[in-house]
Amino acid sequence: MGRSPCCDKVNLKKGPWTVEEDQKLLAYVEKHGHGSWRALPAKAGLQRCGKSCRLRWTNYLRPDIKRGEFSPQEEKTIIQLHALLGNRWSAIASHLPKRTDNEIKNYWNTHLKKRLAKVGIDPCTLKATSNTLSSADGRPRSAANLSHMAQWESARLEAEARLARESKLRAASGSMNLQQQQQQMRSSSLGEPISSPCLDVLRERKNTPGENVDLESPTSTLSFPENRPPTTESGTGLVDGDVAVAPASQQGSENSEPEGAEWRFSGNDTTDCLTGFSVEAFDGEAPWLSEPYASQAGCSWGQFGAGFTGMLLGEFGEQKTRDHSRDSHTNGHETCADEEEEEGEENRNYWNSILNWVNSPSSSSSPVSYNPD
DNA sequence: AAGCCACTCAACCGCGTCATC
DNA sequence: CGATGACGCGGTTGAGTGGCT
Repeated sequence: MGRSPCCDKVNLKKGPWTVEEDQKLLAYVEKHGHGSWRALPAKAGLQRCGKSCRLRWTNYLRPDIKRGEFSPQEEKTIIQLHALLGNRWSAIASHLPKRTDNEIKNYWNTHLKKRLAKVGIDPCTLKATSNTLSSADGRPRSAANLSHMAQWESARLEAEARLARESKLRAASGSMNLQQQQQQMRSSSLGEPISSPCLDVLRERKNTPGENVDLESPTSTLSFPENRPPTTESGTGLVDGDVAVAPASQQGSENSEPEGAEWRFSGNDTTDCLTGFSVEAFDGEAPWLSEPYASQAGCSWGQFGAGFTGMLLGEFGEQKTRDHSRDSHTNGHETCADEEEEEGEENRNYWNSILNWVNSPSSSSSPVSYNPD
C-alpha cells in the first residue's frame, strides 16, 4: 500500500555515499531540517532518493551518534533487551540513545549471536542448547518466564513513544499548526537537534589528532568523537517523563487479555520501585499513566517508568571486564588450545552470569504477574 | 604475489503503518 | 471510506577488507 517507487527511478544514484554528498546532505539538514525526505534530494542537490538520504542521515551523519566498539554495558543491554523484545531493533536502540538500530542489528548478527551460539546458548530464547551452561542452582533454563516481562516492556515502549509525541504536541500546540507539529514530532523522534552544528561532524573528523582522515574513502566512512554529551541522562536511554504502562492488551495491541484483567507486581526486590505495586482493573484512561500511581509505587515519576528498565539494565550482577574474544590473543606463550579453553571459560562465565540474572527469582519471577479474573 | 575465504557493515529492498486527500 | 503518499522498520545484500594458504 502506498509504496514509494524509490530508487527505481532513473538517474538516481545508489551505493556508497561520497564525501561531497555527505556534505550536501549535512549542510541542507543543518540549514533547513530534513522536512520531507521525499523532497529533500532535489532541494539539496542530491541525485539520491529520499529514502537513501534519510538512511544516510539517521544511520551515519546524525551528530548524536556514538560510533566504535560497544561497551560491555551496551552489550548486556542489547542481550537483555533482545531477550525481551526480539528483533525490535528500533525499540532496543531507544535504550541505547547514541546507537542506531542498524548498528545494533549488525552488531547482534555479526558478534553477539555468534558468541552466544559458540557457548551453547540459543540466541533467540537464551536457552542453553547444550549442557555447556548450567545455572548456579541447577534449575533448568527457560525463557518462558520472560514472557510477561517482554509484554510489559513492549507495551511500555509503545506508550513511551506515544506519550512523548502527545506531550510535544501539547507543548507546541500554542504556536504551531498541525503540519509544523508533526514535523517537529518526526524530528524529535529521531533525536535530531535541528539547529545542531551538523557540519562540525566533518570538521571534527578532519581536526581529530591521530585520526586517519580518509575523506576519499569510497564509503565516505566518517568516525565521530565518542565524547559528545549524551542526549539523554542515563545509560538506560530513558528520559524524564518515562512512564510505566498497561499490558499490551490494554494498549490496543494484538494481545487479547480478558477485559478487567489485573496486572500485579509480585517481585520481592525492594530496590525496584515497581515492587509491591498493584494495578487494578480500570476503565478508560490507563491509570498507570498518571502520576498518583507512581507515588503509590513509592517512587518518583521518573523512577516509576525507569524502574523496570533500570532493573533490567542496572541491577545486573557482575561486570564483565571485556569480551576477550577480540583482544585476548596477546600472549604468545599460550597454546591455542589453552587460549581457546580460557576464552571459552570466560565466555561461559559471562553468559552464565547473564542467564543467571535473566532467570534469577528476584528479577525474572516476573515483576508483573498476570491474574485473569 | 596471488588467490581464496570469512567477516564486517553501509546501504538497499520490501513491507507495514499512519496521515492525508 | 478507499486510494494514495510518505515514513519507519527489519531483513538482506554486496563491496571492502584482512587473514590464511
